[in-house]
Amino acid sequence: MLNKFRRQSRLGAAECDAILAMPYRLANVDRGAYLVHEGDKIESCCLLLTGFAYRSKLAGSGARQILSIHLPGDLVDLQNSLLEEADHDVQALTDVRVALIPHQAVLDVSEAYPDVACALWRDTLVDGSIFREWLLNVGQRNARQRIAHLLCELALRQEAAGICERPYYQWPMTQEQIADATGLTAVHVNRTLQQMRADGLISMTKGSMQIHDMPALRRAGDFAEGYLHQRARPLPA
Amino acid sequence: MLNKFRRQSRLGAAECDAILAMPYRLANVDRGAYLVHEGDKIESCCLLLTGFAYRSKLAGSGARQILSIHLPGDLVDLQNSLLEEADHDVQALTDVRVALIPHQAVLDVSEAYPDVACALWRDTLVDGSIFREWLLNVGQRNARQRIAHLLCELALRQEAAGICERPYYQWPMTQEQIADATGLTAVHVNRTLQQMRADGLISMTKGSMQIHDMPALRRAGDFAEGYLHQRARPLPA
DNA sequence: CGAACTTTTGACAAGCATCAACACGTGTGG
DNA sequence: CCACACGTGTTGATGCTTGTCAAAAGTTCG
Repeated sequence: MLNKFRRQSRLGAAECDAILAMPYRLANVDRGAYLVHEGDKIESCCLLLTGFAYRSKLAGSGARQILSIHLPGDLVDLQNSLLEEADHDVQALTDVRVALIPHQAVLDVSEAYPDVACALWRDTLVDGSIFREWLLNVGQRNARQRIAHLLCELALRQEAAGICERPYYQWPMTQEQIADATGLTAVHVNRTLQQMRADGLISMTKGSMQIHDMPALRRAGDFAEGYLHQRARPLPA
Repeated sequence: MLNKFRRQSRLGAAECDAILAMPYRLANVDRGAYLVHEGDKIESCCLLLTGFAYRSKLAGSGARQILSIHLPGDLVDLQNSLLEEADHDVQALTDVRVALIPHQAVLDVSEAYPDVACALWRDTLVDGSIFREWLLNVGQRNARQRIAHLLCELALRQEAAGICERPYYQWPMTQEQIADATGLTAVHVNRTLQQMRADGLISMTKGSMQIHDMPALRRAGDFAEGYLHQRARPLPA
């Protein structure tokens, strides 16, 4: 049920059993609540079961940068299993259900099964690839491109996770959160979105988004999906 | 000689021997030349022995974002050992000397020694942490802060690597490269640097930089070094 | 029904980009 | 050895993209 997402790497039956055998604790977290605070020393990492979450960092000025968005199936703060303390926050974007897995369990399993270690390492590498693309997005593209790019990314990742029906996607972010993710202000995001709607690219209603013209949206967002490193579609278990 | 940098993780003698036993090929690369092209399928990763390198990505418009700077001792494109093809370029910032190590050797050693796998994974995690800070930098800080932050980072990393003598640092980047790293234009970088020099923070000459007032520079750059995850100074072997 | 968010609108300001030109140093070839 | 091209740094004029501030309209929810 909860490890379908790891089809990205080839894992044998023993590895899967070991993963499923890891101890965990279920938790529900309300929208907006923190899963991790910057500076915390954490003992477990969390697997998103339902709902969306995001990672963010604060500048000294108080400005917030959203670093990544996570959807069901994502292992959110793997990075803290080896680093001493969290270097950023993790918050629930919607009401969320998570499985908390002790780091020690993760390390034990990955020590026993090199293929698991490999899979986790790969996950971290893909994570890094997405950061690089975001850096390019925020550093070099204009407002319209940045937003379109974000929309494309979340659409494709929802498709890969099988949690949407084609032209309709879940849209958990407020305009202010889009602003923090793209390095813009909420006001400017609002105006840019209006323009995109006027151009017939998308339409949005509370909590959901419809993409009218995916090829055009990709062009508008200078979007090339390679950086997501999605392999062939998840094998139908 | 070339693995002092891995003191970050605790590795036993056997692990170190295994690392040193990995096959490699030495190469010299001229300033500006590519070590890796986006889209390449690569069979080896490179350890920087001398000189500086950087990773970058191009937007559709042709704009370039510099993603990270690497100095001697850095394992530059570890990420490609598990991913299919490179999602970005790697170029020499100065004339450079590298050791090319086949990916298969890296994978073999990390399979045989879980501690090595762990160390590499950790390296990847720190890499990711630096990307997150850069994203914050480019997304939320103004020109002066961005540049000061970059200066601080490279200064601290040079200190950690022991390749500088305190107020003097190596400075391999042109103003245009600073611009590409910070999401600004070369003209604006020029003006901002002039201001910083006028304020007595730094001075720069061909290839080197002097930091006159480190605390002030840190303040100017909103710099907090935690994200570098540097542990206690490398044990004096 | 009222409080708290979120989206929307307008007027205005500013940071940074753009374009173009020039200065300076370096290496190269005639 | 000089002329020259080339890369890099510098300067000025101008203006667009985006930010700021403020307030109103719409939405959600207890």
